[in-house]
Amino acid sequence: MAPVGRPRSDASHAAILKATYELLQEEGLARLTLDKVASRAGASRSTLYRWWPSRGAIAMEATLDTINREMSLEPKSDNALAEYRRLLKSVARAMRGSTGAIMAGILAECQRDPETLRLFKENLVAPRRAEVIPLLERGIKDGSIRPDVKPHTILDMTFGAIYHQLLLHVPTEDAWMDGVIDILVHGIAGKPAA
Amino acid sequence: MAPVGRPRSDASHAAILKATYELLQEEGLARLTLDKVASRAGASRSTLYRWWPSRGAIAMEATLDTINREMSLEPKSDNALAEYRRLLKSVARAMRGSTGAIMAGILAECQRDPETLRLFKENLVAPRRAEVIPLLERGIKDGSIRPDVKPHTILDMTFGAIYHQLLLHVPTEDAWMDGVIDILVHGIAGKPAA
DNA sequence: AGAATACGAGACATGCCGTGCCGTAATGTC
DNA sequence: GACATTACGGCACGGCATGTCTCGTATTCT
Repeated sequence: MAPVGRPRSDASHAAILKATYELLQEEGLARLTLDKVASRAGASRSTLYRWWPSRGAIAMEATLDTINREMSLEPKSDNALAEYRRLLKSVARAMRGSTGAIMAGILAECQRDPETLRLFKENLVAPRRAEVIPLLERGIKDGSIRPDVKPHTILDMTFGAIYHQLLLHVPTEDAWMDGVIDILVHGIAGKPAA
Repeated sequence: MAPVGRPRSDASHAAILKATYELLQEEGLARLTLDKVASRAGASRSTLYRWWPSRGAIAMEATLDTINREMSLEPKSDNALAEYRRLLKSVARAMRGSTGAIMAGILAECQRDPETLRLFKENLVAPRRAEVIPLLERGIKDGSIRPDVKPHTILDMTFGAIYHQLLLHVPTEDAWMDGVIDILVHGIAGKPAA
């Protein structure tokens, strides 16, 4: 079952992702062209087309590691609300840098390419939600979150608020995020919120 | 002070906006080209470039009337929270049709053209907020809304949630919107919410 | 009549896309 | 060691949309 023929070049693969990420930081997804990526990576456009179906797919793969790392959540407490607070502030902070601009670019690309939207949901939205939903469900079980709110709706509102700032090019500052968290926590708390 | 020379053709102007709106409904902003607009309107591309700086500007002008009409709010009650509920459901309903898709397209266009973003904020975001902010401030004054929440943050969360669904191509259904409203109202209510 | 401005039509260069073809390189199989 | 197979970089092509320009013509005011 050994694959036959010349194997895929890891060097080229890595160089392409690196070049893509650099260009995304410098000019954003809107101004990214496969030509620029190829020439900076020392690759050829043929190679890009061989492995990725679209510009969005390359940008996604080049950014996924960074985004997933910056948005990671390591639960430290059993208190669902407190933990959720922590997650949101961490996300807001991550979105303040160039990562936020890249995210906005990806969201825009999703509107012109259904495949990119699919990849986005699959590789970014879904895993992130899968990570947080159990936390919220735990909160519902222990009574710290009202039982009649749907975890997914909470997340729609959370990421919605953040996307809103990203798309309108308003920085997600700490004070603003505090206000959002405040409303959310009051809105979902099962008992008089702390 | 009478303007000299041939006056601008109202017929052509109207035809262009009509053609643009039709094409937006049919294919969305992403697939809109000035060529298609011009040929359907029986105009020439020169005329488009003469009067509008960008594709986003044309799309904006062609859609503004419709969007503003569908999102209009006529206060019927003094109860700020009840009135806010009404507004949100009306917006969610409007965003369910082709208007929602057009909005998503405009948001995407804003990411590649700063001028379109400026127009969007100026002609859509600002007036809509100016319409609602007084309502929320009245609610704060009469105690139905907590005094320590900022009206603008409420709106960030509201439109954020809606944008979120639009961008991810999830319909803004009534049941979902009810859940959002529920959390929001609980989150901002000054006294035990109804 | 003449100046000024708008209009439709079309030409042009530019940039990016998506695809295909070439010669070459790197791996496995016989 | 020859051979098939696959990947690679380079290049060229056609297609499409952009933005700018020029042209002849139309409509208005002075």
